[in-house]
Amino acid sequence: MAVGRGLARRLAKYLRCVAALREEGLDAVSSWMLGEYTGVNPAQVRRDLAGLGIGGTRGVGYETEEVFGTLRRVLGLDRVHDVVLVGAGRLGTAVAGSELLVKRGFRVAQLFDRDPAKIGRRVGNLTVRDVRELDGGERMPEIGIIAVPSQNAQEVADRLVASGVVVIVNYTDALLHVPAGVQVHDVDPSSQLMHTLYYLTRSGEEIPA
Amino acid sequence: MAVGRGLARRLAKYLRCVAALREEGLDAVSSWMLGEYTGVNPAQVRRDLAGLGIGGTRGVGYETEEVFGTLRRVLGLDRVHDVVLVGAGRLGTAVAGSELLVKRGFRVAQLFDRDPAKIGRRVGNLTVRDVRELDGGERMPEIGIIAVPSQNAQEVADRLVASGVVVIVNYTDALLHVPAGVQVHDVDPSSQLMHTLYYLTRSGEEIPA
DNA sequence: AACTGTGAAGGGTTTCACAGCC
DNA sequence: GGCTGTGAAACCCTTCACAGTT
Repeated sequence: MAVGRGLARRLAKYLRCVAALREEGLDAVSSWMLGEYTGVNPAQVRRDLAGLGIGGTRGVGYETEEVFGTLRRVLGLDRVHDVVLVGAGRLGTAVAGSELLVKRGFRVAQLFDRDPAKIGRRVGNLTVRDVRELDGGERMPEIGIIAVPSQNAQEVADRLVASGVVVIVNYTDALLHVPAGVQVHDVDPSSQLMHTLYYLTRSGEEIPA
Repeated sequence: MAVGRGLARRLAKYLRCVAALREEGLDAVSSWMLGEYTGVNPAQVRRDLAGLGIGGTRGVGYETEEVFGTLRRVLGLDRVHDVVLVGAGRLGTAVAGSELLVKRGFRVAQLFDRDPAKIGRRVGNLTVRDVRELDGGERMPEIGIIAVPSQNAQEVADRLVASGVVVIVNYTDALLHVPAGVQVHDVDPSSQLMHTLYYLTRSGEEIPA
């Protein structure tokens, strides 16, 4: 099955949606409802679920519990994934202290910074280490988060890649250059807003979902 | 021209790339180079630029200055855009104090929180206001950023929408339900990582760009 | 030699529409 | 009546390939 990229993003949305509905006690969910909340066409929802082997009951919908469980397993969220975080400034500590990552099964296992004043300090239950120790000599998580000033982002990315990271969440506005096989997710607000403006300045037009 | 959504994202990438090359003093840039740095196929780059009316010179490439200027204009970055930020916690203040937004022409014009201990305080050159004043009675920016605890996110989103916001950058993991016409960008790290895991757990497979 | 501009092919995704089932 | 499951069509996007230009 040549898995499209859009699918993975949709699955994540379904999961968030079904997780919320599950907490509300619903034990059946329809493709229409999932579509409504996630902005996906109901037919597409059915296709996606069928593709995962999740079958529904006609006239009723899908079993909430089954959808939830299968999505978690398929997305790999039934295990804990370690994450290495670089940058112990305001943003970095906000991320490190956030419950969001923990809720989804991510654990910040390492915290680095270059500032000697920060190295050795404790943030939560982590000790800030010198970023120069991030050199590939040590077994590291596959996931890295960059929360440093933009001008140091590429250098940090290089170190992360060298130490085995294959997924980078980039909080800076630097355009990172990484080898093929390494994924970068840009999450700085200006990146998000930039391509949104494109539609804002053309207000009135339909926005593709 | 029925504008695809992928295009807007690519344009933002081209701009970041060409901005960097411009600062290095290059006055011509090829589709190959733009593609290399942004991970886009060169043919696609040429298509995109041609679609914007940017013509290149065969054998040479595109004029850096023209590409830069046109992209900025098309993306609406030649004007300053006001932003309303809700949440004055660690994350909120990190965002408010960030240079990233300013660099791209965004200005945090309003800062709200619900915590009485924070209301009235100054963050940078902003005064934290009571989130209850965010009720649509006042002319507000079209762009909002949510940096509050997840459980309050939907309520804040409702207030933002009521006050005229049409683009929301959501730092929480809540799945926001908004009227058609309002765009939500989820930037919490777990959202980004969730669909990435899908590929991580299938490591070795090709990842669609 | 280098690079643009574009017809044409290819692939994947989204949507419609409706038969089948509860 | 409500909803799933799926052929089939439409659509969009992407990529190849190459003629054309400097």
